[in-house]
Amino acid sequence: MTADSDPMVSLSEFTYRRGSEIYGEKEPARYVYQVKSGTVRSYKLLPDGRRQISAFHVPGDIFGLTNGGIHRFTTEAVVDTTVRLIRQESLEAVAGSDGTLTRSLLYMTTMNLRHAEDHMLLLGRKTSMERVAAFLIEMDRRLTAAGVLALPMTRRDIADYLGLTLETVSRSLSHLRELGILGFIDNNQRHIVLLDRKQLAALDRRN
Amino acid sequence: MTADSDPMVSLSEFTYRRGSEIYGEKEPARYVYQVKSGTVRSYKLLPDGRRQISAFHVPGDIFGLTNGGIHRFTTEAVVDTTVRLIRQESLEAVAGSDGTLTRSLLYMTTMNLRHAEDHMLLLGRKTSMERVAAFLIEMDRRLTAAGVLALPMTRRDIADYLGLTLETVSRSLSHLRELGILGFIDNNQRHIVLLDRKQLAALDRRN
DNA sequence: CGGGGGCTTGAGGCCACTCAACGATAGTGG
DNA sequence: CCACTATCGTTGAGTGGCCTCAAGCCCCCG
Repeated sequence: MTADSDPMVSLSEFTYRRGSEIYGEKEPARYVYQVKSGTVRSYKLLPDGRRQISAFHVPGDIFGLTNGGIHRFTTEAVVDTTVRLIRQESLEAVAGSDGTLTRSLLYMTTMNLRHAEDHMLLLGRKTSMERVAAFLIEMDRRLTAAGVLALPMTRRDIADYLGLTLETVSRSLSHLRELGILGFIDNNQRHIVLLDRKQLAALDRRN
Repeated sequence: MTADSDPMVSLSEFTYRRGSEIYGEKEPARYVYQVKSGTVRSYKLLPDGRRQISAFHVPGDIFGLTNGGIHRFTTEAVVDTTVRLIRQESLEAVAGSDGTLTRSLLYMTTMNLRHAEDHMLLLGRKTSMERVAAFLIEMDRRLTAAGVLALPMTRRDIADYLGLTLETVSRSLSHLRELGILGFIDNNQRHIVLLDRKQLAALDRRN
């Protein structure tokens, strides 16, 4: 499911600095994006500032698809991030003549929906330990290199993804370290070694 | 399991009794359904029985779309419910030759995704009062007739939809009644009058 | 009429939150 | 190169919102 397989669509690149906004909620959706390097967070805000991050997008991921013109999330670069982008219109033009593209849009939307469905279960019914364990397993699957899980996001980002506070996330990670299930690398608290994936999976009660 | 009728025609009807299962999670998806009358709940379970209801389907709603063959939820009739059903295969056959159908599948999937995204914000970040207010507003929009909100589901169903306990839902409703924002009809605690939709909307902090 | 499911309400407990202090690190400007 | 500051993370103490456990009522239904 790569966006660059079609020579008819024009691709360009753009780099966003850490913390900068890529697009805002309710903005018209001009582009569809694919992360080339870096990480993106996608979130909604309540009027008083409470934030729910719905997803992190890592290299290879496509985001910004709306099928209807208006973005439903704000997205920001978690770290310096380079994206490929394509005009939404040119996608629609191709979709009009080619059912294959529409079907791959359907496939991608379905994948997003599956993730959201699983995340609803996590947010509605899991304990803090189960949430953090599920998060580590997800990130391990999606971005581990060389046996080390190098998290690009802060504890606050993790908390807002998991529906917790940053303190609770920190305490859960400390507890997992005390249990010997994970370890930190050097003094960088975002570099994590998963010492016992079996036990970690057992702490999450599903998948 | 009463679903083992074998309709020879691609479009037929079936009635499920209150509480009976329509299909189970991880079952192959044979049919797509549309609610003709009644209400359906769609949920996931954790191994220890914790339940997260992702959606209620009311008359007119289509459910059971998977775009991949395996159901991701269990669905049950909340009350006696009649559904129309169509073989998934016949959909796929038509989708192969007609891009219009694929696009309407994409549209429906996108609607489901939007609902899930909004629900993640509710589950991750809203208070119990905000959740219950949001629930009443949603149900008012989707199934109110004659000024009375006739809820088909139990307090436990509502709780499992909102990520709360049934006691918390009950207390929240009682509190809303004390505030004069809603009232019960007769002695039926599932028939609710929304006396002040403005105040109700204000208690939910979004939409 | 008895049984069971559904709803409400109260009392108490606990898990996650709030508030706070502190250390470590990275970025900035003199 | 060194303060200086801001950001990030951890940890502790105490609180509180929601959960747990329990009792009781009502209604439906067999």
